[in-house]
Amino acid sequence: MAKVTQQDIAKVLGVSVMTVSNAFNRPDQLSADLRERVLERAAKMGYTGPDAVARQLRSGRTNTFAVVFEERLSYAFSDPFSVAWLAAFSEVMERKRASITLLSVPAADVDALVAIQDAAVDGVAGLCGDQPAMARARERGLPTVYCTRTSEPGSEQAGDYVVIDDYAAGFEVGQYLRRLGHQRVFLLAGAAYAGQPPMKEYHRGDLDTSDHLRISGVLEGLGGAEVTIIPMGTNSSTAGRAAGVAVLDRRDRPTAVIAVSDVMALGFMDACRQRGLEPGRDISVVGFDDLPESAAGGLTTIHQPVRDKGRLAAELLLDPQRPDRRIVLPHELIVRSSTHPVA
Amino acid sequence: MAKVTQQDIAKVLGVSVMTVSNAFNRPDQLSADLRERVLERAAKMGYTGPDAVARQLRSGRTNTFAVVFEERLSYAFSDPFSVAWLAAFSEVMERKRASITLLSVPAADVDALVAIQDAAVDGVAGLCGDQPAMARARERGLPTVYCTRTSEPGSEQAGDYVVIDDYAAGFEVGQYLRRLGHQRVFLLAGAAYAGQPPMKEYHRGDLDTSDHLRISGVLEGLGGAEVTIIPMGTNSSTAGRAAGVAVLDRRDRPTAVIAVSDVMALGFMDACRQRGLEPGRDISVVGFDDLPESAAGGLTTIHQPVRDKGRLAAELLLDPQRPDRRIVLPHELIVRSSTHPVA
DNA sequence: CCGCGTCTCTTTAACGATACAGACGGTCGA
DNA sequence: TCGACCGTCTGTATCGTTAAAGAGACGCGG
Repeated sequence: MAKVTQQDIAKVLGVSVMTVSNAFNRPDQLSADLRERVLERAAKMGYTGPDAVARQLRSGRTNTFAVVFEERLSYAFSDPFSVAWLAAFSEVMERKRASITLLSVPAADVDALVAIQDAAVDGVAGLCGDQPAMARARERGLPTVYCTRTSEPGSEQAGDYVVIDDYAAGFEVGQYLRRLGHQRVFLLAGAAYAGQPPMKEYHRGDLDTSDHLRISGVLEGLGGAEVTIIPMGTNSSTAGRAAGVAVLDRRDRPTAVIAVSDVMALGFMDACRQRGLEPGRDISVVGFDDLPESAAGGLTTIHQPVRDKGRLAAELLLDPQRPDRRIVLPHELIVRSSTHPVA
Repeated sequence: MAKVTQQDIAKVLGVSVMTVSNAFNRPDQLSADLRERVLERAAKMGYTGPDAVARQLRSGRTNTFAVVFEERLSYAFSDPFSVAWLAAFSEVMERKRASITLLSVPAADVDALVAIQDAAVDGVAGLCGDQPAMARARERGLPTVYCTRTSEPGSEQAGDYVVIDDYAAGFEVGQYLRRLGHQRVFLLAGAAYAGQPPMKEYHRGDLDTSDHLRISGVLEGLGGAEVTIIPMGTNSSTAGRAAGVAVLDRRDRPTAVIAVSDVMALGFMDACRQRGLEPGRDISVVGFDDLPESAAGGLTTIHQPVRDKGRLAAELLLDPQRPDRRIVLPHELIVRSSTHPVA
């Protein structure tokens, strides 16, 4: 059987198509009696209600928003930071009866950009930075919001954002460790830098801007301390554990280690304990993000308001009139037991 | 500026609209030269590529699939079982360049069913059972796949599914504990039963079918043992911990506790340890699902192939021709250290 | 020189709905 | 009694695209 349309119903009942449409969407536009007849007839004919796509085309709105990820979607569900953001984002969307489309657009995969092209959405958000997918979305005329600082602050930004001041956060971490007397610090750097050796001199390479800002801030805050940067291929607790191997068995073991994210820092702490080293006594460890598990693990870290990021991103998309569309949220250094002064 | 359409470009170039469309979608249908001109002109005029919605309407496919949840979306991201399923599901979708729309349709909220109506998707899947949202989707003519047994096995099922035999799984658990000599067993039951007192006699109430089947199986497998059912309002580790209070301080403390899910069982084990009771020595604990963390925690449980569930659900949606659309996957009792014979 | 296939491009007709501007009869105040 | 207004319903024009079939030109083999 072919699909039943409003037109079919109209023809059978001898009314106009518009009346059928109104029966479904605007009850006040026709008599209760006729409306009743239309609905009844529609049910009898097996009409399944207005077609979502047709309605979207005509009305120009989809009531759906895309969330883009730079990684595979399974990463989005496994990274605690990403999950927390997504939860906050979805709570707002849910309340407004809007739905969410998940889009995976790996930076490496140019073809994946068509996913942005083909997405029937009213806007695009991402926990990521202002990646090509965002730019593509803006070219399509869609509002975008990203949540990780990508360009240098002050430089001209194209889309809306909700970020923190990663440089200042890094600076606070560096300064804090310097005050504790740390002179030899290792820095576990994020997802770029595949397979490179440790560096004594910082060069940015392909690093994400937010990581770059954190690192620059840390270096500045540390002043003249001796810093070695360990490039990790990926941002995960596995990478953090692997870093244990690269760092803990060295003769010139650092007195403090900073990871650009908590997942890495927590993995690194695992590695420490496996070797009988207690973070906060034998070595200091600092992270960024402040995940729920970081509190339990006693990790000193930069708290970042991830739920606010998610919530505000959703609100910006839902309300295009809202002023203040470029938001820098406050962060905070949370000192816990994983750091200690140098003896 | 108003939106630029293929029609506008066609008019300017003096070609037909179809030619413009073909320039974007079917390069072999026009000369390379003309195609070049069209694309160039389009770019110059600020054309953003074919409109996703219009294309969907015309072609009748959206290349998007909905995932429905009975709970708030934030639950979907926080429950490990749900996350694992989603990851597997999304991997398949991603590979086929299809996208995923998340829909929250709480059973309580009747209005939320319109979300199904308004979703522009080619099919609907869910980790949940065959809830009203699924039925609604089928009324719309959409294929559906659910992954938690809802109707009794053998009864007529309307939609496709990928499930396990929850009754048999429960039976194995019961039988196993009986062999270990357990005579007094408490059963932590799932998300229905809000605020009810423990029961000596099992009555099903509003329980999900899969939980019902598990419990029936357990009871059968346990034979004549004394069983008390503790209704938990929700399925979470918090609920499991709360159960500790309800169970561990009683005079007639059971020798074994079965939870209908691992999250609850793990929470309960926490509560045990907080009271100085070691699971597998002082009390036996069994769960269902076999989460990654269950292995680490030493929890005896029923392994259920959650990734296969997700993967197959996606494959069924993507390939409507595939035979065998009602799948019962194997499960397995995994014995770990949380269970022991009665002294 | 004719017929036929090929390459390009055009024409026509949807896809299924809603916005917008009437039309028509009846009521009501002046 | 007249015009304004209201409640109902209709007709038409899109929304932006693509499917399907057709039309003209050109080359090529017979």
